[in-house]
Amino acid sequence: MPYDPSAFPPFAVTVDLVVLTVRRHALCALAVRRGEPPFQGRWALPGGFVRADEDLAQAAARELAEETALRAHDQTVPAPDNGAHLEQLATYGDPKRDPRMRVVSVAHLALAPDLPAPRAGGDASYARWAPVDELLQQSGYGRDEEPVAPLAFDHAQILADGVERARSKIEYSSLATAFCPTEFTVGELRRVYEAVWGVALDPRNFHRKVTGTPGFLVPTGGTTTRQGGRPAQLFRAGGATLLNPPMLRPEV
Amino acid sequence: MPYDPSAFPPFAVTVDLVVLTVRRHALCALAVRRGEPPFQGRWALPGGFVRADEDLAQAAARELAEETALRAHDQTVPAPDNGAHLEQLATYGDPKRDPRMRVVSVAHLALAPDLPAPRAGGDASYARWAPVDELLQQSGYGRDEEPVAPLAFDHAQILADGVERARSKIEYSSLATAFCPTEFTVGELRRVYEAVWGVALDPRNFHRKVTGTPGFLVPTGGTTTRQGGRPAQLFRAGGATLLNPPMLRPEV
DNA sequence: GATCATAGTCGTCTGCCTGACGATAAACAC
DNA sequence: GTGTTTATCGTCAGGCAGACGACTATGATC
Repeated sequence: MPYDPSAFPPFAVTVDLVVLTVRRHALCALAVRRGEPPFQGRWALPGGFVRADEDLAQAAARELAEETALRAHDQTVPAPDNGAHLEQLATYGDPKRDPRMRVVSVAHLALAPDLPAPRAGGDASYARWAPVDELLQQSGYGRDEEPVAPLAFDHAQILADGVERARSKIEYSSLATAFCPTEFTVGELRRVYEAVWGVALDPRNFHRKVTGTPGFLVPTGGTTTRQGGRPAQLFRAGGATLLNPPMLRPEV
Repeated sequence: MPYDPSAFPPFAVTVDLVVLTVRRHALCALAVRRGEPPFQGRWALPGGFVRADEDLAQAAARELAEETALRAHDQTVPAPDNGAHLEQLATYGDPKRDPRMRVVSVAHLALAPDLPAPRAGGDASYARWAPVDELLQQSGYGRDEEPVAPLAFDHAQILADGVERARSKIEYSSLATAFCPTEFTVGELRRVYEAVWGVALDPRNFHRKVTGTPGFLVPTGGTTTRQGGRPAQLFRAGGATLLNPPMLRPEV
């Protein structure tokens, strides 16, 4: 395998982002509208070329910042500030995935707390948070009866892979806290699990489980009633990243 | 982000392989000796350029076949024949990971049963199975007091990531059977877990666990005494790919 | 052939975790 | 105050895992 520079075909390398958050009890992803062919006018995942002097993680963090003003937080560590969790997802390199040329895309997965409207590059209709169910139902209809075209390129596959990664990873890691603000209640954390998994969880058993797992949650001392009802204790994410024993996702 | 062909830097894209097997109670990886600079004479992971018309998985399967004469089996499905399990691992793209040019490597993980000596491209000392402990201890000494140089490029990191993936994945999937021949005994499967995790497992509890998990193992009816002692039942991998509940890796 | 070593297989028991609840507490809306 | 909502504490039964005893069936050794 000689590394003769003339012996290998040139590739374009991009990063694409699956940015997930939980809004109004639904798992949502960031989507941008394509302004040019191919797939002009269709929704796609945010992304862009990796620069010549840039690491893959740097490129993903840069794209994330450009789209959301989120500081990317280095992977594997739960975000202590309001930075998002960012980790590499998978790489997609089908020769025909981009009709114009050979593009290999290194997809990354970002998990963020609920944010204000996405910041667009000056264009209001450029980017939006869309429920993943809506983005993934091919040619289906969204909540307001508007027809939804499939995502551009192979982005539906990438999004599905990212969602599946998030679903399984909150089972055995403390990553669900990345969907929450710095301080949160047990109920808010439970609603994250319910939104991501799409199931209802028993509040009493959930409370016992998460408060009984050492290192998962640390109480801040404060309370809040922002959810209504009895005031709830506020917690911050503890240092533990791996949950042992894991949270159990209920039956299919 | 226009796709102007002059606007993106060209990359070389390679696949590198972490090929794991279990030999003599030790987890081993396939290593090849580099015949040219950089890192000439050092051990490295097998790999090569992705061709212009080739998918990433195809490239990985081709490289695997060239190095080991293993038919690659498509990912997520446990190999029913003697093909190896193959799945994408992660992508490594540090700008300085190859001193000559910008190379992005899509690493793949392959799990194979114990094989005869690796097939080299005519050169006997070209490739070998090496215990991962030996390959990963930087500048350490191998079993026979021979000094071991670190792997070339960032291959130590890639190998470590692959080993960690294998360690965690046999917990909740039936992937450990990919290390076994088509027919195997419960004891042989247990020794796979022991080698990969580096721990001792109770044979009685292990037997109860794996035979009690529906879809994991199907008896073939035959028995064997190739391990000595009382004849053991032979099994084949069942259809189940996900183990629920998972195998529990003992405490650190 | 008796004995031993080696592996495999079946049971038992105990502790822990989970799921399924009941019950109580503390806020807000009327 | 009454009702509603959410949070939090308890209780109980079933299931699974770890620890370990007991028995079986082969080959090796004397």
